[in-house]
Amino acid sequence: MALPRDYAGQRCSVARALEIVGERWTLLIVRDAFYGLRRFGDFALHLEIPRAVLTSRLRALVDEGVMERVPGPGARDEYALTEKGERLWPVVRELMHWGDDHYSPDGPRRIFRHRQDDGLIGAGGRCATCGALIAATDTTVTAGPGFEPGAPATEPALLAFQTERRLLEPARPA
Amino acid sequence: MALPRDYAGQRCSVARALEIVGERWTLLIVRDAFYGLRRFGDFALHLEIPRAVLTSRLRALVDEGVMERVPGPGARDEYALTEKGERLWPVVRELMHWGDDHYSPDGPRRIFRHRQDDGLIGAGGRCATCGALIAATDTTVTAGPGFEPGAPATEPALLAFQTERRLLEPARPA
DNA sequence: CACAAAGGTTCAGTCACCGAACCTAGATTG
DNA sequence: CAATCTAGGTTCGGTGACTGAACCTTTGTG
Repeated sequence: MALPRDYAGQRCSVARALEIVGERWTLLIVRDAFYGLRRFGDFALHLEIPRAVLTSRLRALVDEGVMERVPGPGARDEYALTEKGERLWPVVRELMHWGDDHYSPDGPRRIFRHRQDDGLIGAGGRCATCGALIAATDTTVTAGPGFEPGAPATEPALLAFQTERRLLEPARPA
Repeated sequence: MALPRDYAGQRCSVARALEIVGERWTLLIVRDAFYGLRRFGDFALHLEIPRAVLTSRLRALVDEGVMERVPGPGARDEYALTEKGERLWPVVRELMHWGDDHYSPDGPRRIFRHRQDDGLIGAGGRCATCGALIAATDTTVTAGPGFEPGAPATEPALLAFQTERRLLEPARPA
């Protein structure tokens, strides 16, 4: 039980997983990372999360091996998902799917496709065209019918949420 | 934004979903419901959650239509997942899968099978035998190699976590 | 050099969580 | 019928986490 807010006594992998990604904000940080955000300031800007909390969450994610701190294109470090972190994609996907089903009356806000054959990715994460399970790296996002663009992004990194793109591709080009 | 702890400004179905099931304990309550727990006292006993918090979480889940309060076999009411709640199964399954992969060195603690043909249910929730996406109702749980039984359950309802069973089947027989 | 930007840290106020004790209505027992 | 028990909560004081704003430090820029 490594984390401060643990679920002592729960002998279950759901509880164990939630000790890592179940704290407030954490899974949204991971989601943003799938969309290509990598810098402290970009997470803070997009999530409107208190900076101290962001510091704490990033540290915990790095400690747990979900993200790693890597040198960025400039002199600044960036935070990137590790492979362990990328494997959280199914969790994020299913959560989004459930949210779309129940809280997005006009249909999904985002649609995912298999990068190789452009096939739709449906429930269970399989490509409707080739039938394979598609990892985050091979997934592209595009706007769905329920997408609400809001104000056009003023900050370059936040464009990642309004344009078609490949998951995990850095939002800030090098 | 219905809930107290919302993610204001997040125009995203992941955030919306997390407003409902992202609070501490909530997803563990839902998991227990998949295992067949239905009564206030059983949740309190198994989760060791403060009763006031349990009251608050159950109320929120009922308000959001994830669970409903139904008359039980005795005179007492019970809490049962609605269809909307049952659709959270993929989220719970993928979270468990991730937890098993990264925090259960001896292999998965639980194994899921398709009730109709006994086929293994793997990543993405599909039956390895028939290839169909399997809903919670048609899923049975059994102990996996990483299962740690702990002390034998003293309370009848908690046996649900130690015996092979069908998901959603009430832990307390009528 | 002055300045700005990025990435944090600090701090006081508020809010949620915690665990223990208490309360109440209905069933059970004597 | 009174006494007891049980289940399902509510209440309460103490503690810890989150919040938002301000501040600090290091690194690039004109």
